[in-house]
Amino acid sequence: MDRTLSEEAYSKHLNEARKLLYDYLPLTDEQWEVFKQGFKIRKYHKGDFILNEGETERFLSIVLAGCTRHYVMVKGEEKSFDFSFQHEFNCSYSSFIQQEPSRFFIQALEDCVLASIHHDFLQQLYQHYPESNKFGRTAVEQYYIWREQREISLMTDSAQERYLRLMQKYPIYLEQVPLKYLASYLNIKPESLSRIRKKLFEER
Amino acid sequence: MDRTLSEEAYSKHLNEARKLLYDYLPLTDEQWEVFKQGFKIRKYHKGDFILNEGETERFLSIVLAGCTRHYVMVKGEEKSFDFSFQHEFNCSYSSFIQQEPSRFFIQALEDCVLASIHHDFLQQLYQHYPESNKFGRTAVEQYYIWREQREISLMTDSAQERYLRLMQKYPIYLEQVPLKYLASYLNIKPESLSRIRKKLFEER
DNA sequence: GTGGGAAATTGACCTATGTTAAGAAGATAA
DNA sequence: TTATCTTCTTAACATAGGTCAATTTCCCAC
Repeated sequence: MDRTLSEEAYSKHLNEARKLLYDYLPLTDEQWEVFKQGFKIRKYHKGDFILNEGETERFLSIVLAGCTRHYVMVKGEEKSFDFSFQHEFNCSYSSFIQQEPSRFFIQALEDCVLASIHHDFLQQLYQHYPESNKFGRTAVEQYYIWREQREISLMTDSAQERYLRLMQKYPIYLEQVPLKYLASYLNIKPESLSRIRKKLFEER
Repeated sequence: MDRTLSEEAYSKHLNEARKLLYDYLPLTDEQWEVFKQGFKIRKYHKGDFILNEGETERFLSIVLAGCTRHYVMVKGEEKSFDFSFQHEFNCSYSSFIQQEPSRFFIQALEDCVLASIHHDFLQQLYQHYPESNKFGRTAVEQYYIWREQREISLMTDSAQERYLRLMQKYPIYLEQVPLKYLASYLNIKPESLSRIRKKLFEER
């Protein structure tokens, strides 16, 4: 992790984070002065592990630059569970919520800059400023909806449908995620994804 | 819906709800007097629809008695997504959170008694008593964790493993849920569940 | 209790995706 | 630039689970 940021760069990152948070948590300048104490800017290189399985997630982060991959290791195989792209949250939520060891690895798919709030800071915030619970509530709510949609898709769509739907609604996945991870995210093998892509290509 | 409850029975139900909520929201007697205004006791018969697809979920409920099934209708087929058993929450969460039409049907698997808080009441509560956001936050957090586990299971376990794990951890499913719904919940056809059960039976 | 309809089981066959293995295409480092 | 390693593709074959159809078993209403 590179902490050799100039004061100026650091402050710029923080302001960006504030803007991105605004929907969840519109803070006055005064409130922000408190809030920003809890933030930490963290930088990672492509391939770095932001969180390892078994570690407890201490941070709820916003991706200021780059993107990350979340995966579980099951029976010797990596299963991609989620990605966080620029301006999205990045967190091993279950671990963060329960402050228990994470089942997930989180890895930088590209060089990354994260603005991260520490769990304990957030808890203090919840206590001292009860209205900040709204922030935590809304963040989980949004993430919950995302997961529900994905679960329905896993249950009801064929692999090809999942692929098409993802490409159509979120082309960023195809742009930023290597196919082998994408296959895993779609819950199929790379060979199957290749077959699907070939078929779709030939059909048009 | 049967609203012909005696004052006494009604009040008994409400107290039960208060007890069940305690983990999420320990209220003083005084606070409870406010809170309980927002509750409604609702009764359903087996087979009744508690929520229809396309309706907006107005209630976050606690199941005081009975159990419910949540399902989506996709390509003419019912896909069981979740069940709520006694003392658990029952809600079409995404719909409730967003106050948009639900993709889910919720149906009473048995005769049911629900203690339900109205969405608008909860919102007022959030506003007037910011600390009550914690209640909403914790409830979604718990449900989030549940969904995450299930998603991982759908991605990584074979149908047989899903069946075994569910039976072992939550035998209540086998006790209270007809096999055709259970199959759907495990994301397989009833015929496949039969085969799995037969195989397991023969192996022992 | 009994008769009809729904739920569960069984078997034969089918299909989407997994598996294995090989080669082609891309990336990365020296 | 070349050499090497990883990712992606293709093909042949294997398998878990789906489909269809025929019983059997279980409910529940009468």
